[in-house]
Amino acid sequence: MTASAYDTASKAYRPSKRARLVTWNVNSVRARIDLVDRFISLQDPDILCLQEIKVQTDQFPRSWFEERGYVHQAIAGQRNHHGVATLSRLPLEEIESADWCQKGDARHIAARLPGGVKLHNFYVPAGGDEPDREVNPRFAHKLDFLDEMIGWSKTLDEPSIMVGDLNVAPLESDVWSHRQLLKVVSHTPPETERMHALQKAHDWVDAMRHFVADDEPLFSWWSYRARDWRASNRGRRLDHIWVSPCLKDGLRGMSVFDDARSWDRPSDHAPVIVDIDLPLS
DNA sequence: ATGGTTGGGGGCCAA
Repeated sequence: MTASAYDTASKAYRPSKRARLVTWNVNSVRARIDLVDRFISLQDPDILCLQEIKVQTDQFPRSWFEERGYVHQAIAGQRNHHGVATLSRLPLEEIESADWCQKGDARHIAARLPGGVKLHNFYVPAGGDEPDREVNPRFAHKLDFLDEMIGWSKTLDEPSIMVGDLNVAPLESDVWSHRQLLKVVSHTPPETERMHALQKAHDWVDAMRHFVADDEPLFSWWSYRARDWRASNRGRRLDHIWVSPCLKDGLRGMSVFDDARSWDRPSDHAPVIVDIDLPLS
């Protein structure tokens, strides 16, 4: 499907392609394959960025996705934990996976889309429980990872999209209670300050907040531990889609598909959907 | 203040 997007800089209509882009921490792609199937049927994404696939690269269900039209695949998996995968109907080129913090973790996969936009899919470390880098190496790793992302963002010189489970809820309205979560990993000042610095490092546009005001609660994750996640609604916005400033005018819509959180044996994360007109030239 | 749930993998850990 092609569309036209008005480019405010050049005052011209430029050819573009409308794409539905999704980021979803599935918490094991094999355990959740029926939910992925249902989600694909209902929402028809063009590009599906998964995190926590929890499978080695060579055991990823490639043919399952190929049968559903996602013939272009960029996968970085590892045994047990982590792992990211980008499944696409659009061609993926220049696939690369960087080794962040030299840990050898599968937490990043990048690919170039038609038209030249680079798509980065991240799974940022969760950071453990104790928000003190001196006593908790997991938290130190998370802060170091975010610092590395800030430095990397400053060097970006191409139209880019960054999606994934960033494991930080940056704004007060990204958590159910700002006051009660200030000392809870995912919303502590060292994390939210880094998210702000990360945003500034490339002038990233938060595609979710482009459609929802900053003071309006917006969540993508609800703990498994709540008796009734929807009734208590103690959510956090840990999943994000950020785009380069030059792509901002292409943003067409956004939703958090929280229906999937209430399905049988769900992930604790809901898919985040963004519709965007990608430049074709 | 505490505990609540889940998946992977192989006997608890990370989330």
